[in-house]
Amino acid sequence: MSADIIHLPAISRPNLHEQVAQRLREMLVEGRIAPGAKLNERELSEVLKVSRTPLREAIKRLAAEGLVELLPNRGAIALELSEADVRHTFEVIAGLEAQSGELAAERITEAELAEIQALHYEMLAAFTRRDLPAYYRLNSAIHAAINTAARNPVLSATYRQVNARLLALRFKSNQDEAKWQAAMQDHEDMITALSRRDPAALRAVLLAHLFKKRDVVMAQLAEFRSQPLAGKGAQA
Amino acid sequence: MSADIIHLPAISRPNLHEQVAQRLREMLVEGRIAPGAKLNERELSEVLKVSRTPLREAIKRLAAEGLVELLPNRGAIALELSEADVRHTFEVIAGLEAQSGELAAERITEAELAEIQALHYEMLAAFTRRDLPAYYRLNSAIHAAINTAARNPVLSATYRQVNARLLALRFKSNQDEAKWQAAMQDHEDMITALSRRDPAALRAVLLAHLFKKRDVVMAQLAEFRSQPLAGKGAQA
DNA sequence: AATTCTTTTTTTGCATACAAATTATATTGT
DNA sequence: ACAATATAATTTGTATGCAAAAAAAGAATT
Repeated sequence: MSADIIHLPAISRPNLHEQVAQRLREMLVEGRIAPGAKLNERELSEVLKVSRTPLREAIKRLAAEGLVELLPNRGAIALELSEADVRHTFEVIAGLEAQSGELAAERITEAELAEIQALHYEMLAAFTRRDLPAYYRLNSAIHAAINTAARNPVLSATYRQVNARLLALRFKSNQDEAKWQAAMQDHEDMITALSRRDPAALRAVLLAHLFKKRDVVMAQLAEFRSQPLAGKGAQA
Repeated sequence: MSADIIHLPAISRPNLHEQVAQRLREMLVEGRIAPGAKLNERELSEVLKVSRTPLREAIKRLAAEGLVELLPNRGAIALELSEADVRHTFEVIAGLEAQSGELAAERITEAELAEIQALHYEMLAAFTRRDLPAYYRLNSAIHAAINTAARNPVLSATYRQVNARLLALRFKSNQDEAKWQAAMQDHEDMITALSRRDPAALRAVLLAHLFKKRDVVMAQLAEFRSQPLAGKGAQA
């Protein structure tokens, strides 16, 4: 009678090391642990109220994800991206996103397309109000939706992992009006290419879009780094 | 076994957990731990002669790399790829390799090109002798050389990580004479595109090449899996 | 005999303890 | 005062121990 035993992945009540990894990711992205800062195990274990064992396991995970660097016998430091690193990472991100777009253009359903359209209109609203936080949220949602429409979990996971390294930069770009408008136009072109199911066109739009974004980020980064208002160091 | 020249300031005397991770990777790739098999911590710690602490840290790392899957309160199992997984993974690999090729065509030096040419001739020799191991070694070396010529460490690392998941399949493909010849022709075309510094051409060749390889691997996989000669389970 | 419930055993998860290495501080000599 | 060296303190790395969960084995009921 039991018949089909569906072996659910089981509601993931995450283990401690899993939760710790998640918390550390947040701290890294939010800048609570600054790039280059040391991850002191005793300190962190006190803050997070766990022993060093699960903490260390979490750190090893983050190292594999490229969010921290492991120095033998000297612990871990938060990832610090050089300009070259940022450039290289954007190059990979662009390739992954372009591929996502290609696949999405081939595989997207009408419903998914409609939802992306809707998100796009919301984004237009945010743009009109110059509501930057909403714009970022919707931008992110649209790219995620394209990723989903590509129907390749390996691609999505790879994208997420590489992109995570950039999140700690916390770039607040597109404050330049002209660039922001250009970005909106890019998004318009994306929708067009998607609705036409034109992989090559979407690929081209996404590549161009990402390279513009890269330039904006790197320019901001260079500017920011030239003024040493707040240097290294992190508080816990 | 080509040298990964790591230019670290400190000589990497890897920590125990690092060594353990490397050993586990080998065991997974070599099939000494079969796909789907459980990684028993006590057992492995006895075999590797380390305590469970560094072993567990290594396993967490492999989980982030996608080589093992973590089941809450039930430990880890070796990655088991469904046909869809293999398809998705090849899709990503193809994209990454195509991008590598594009960049390499733009950035390769004369010396690097000459070296790849040399490797290609060696591979022709191996093909003529039908020396499959040598062929694989050289094939791998050529793709690695293209990767290096792309001058993007993030891309290389991403490629390695995703590709590692496929290594455990241990496909012995190209036993089909016609397919093997086609692969050789592809390589010929790669060299041509590279020497012409033609990114689009190299991209196209690599995409086609990878998709052929995917088809071969998936056909072999389907065949292999239809005969349950040796099922699950692993010995340590 | 099969199924459910108990009990036992095994295994994972986490915390603590100790050793080795690194970093900081103090001391000595010039 | 400064450099070099020795000593102490901190921090990382590994092993061990204990608790909780899961798996296995056994007993009881239908």
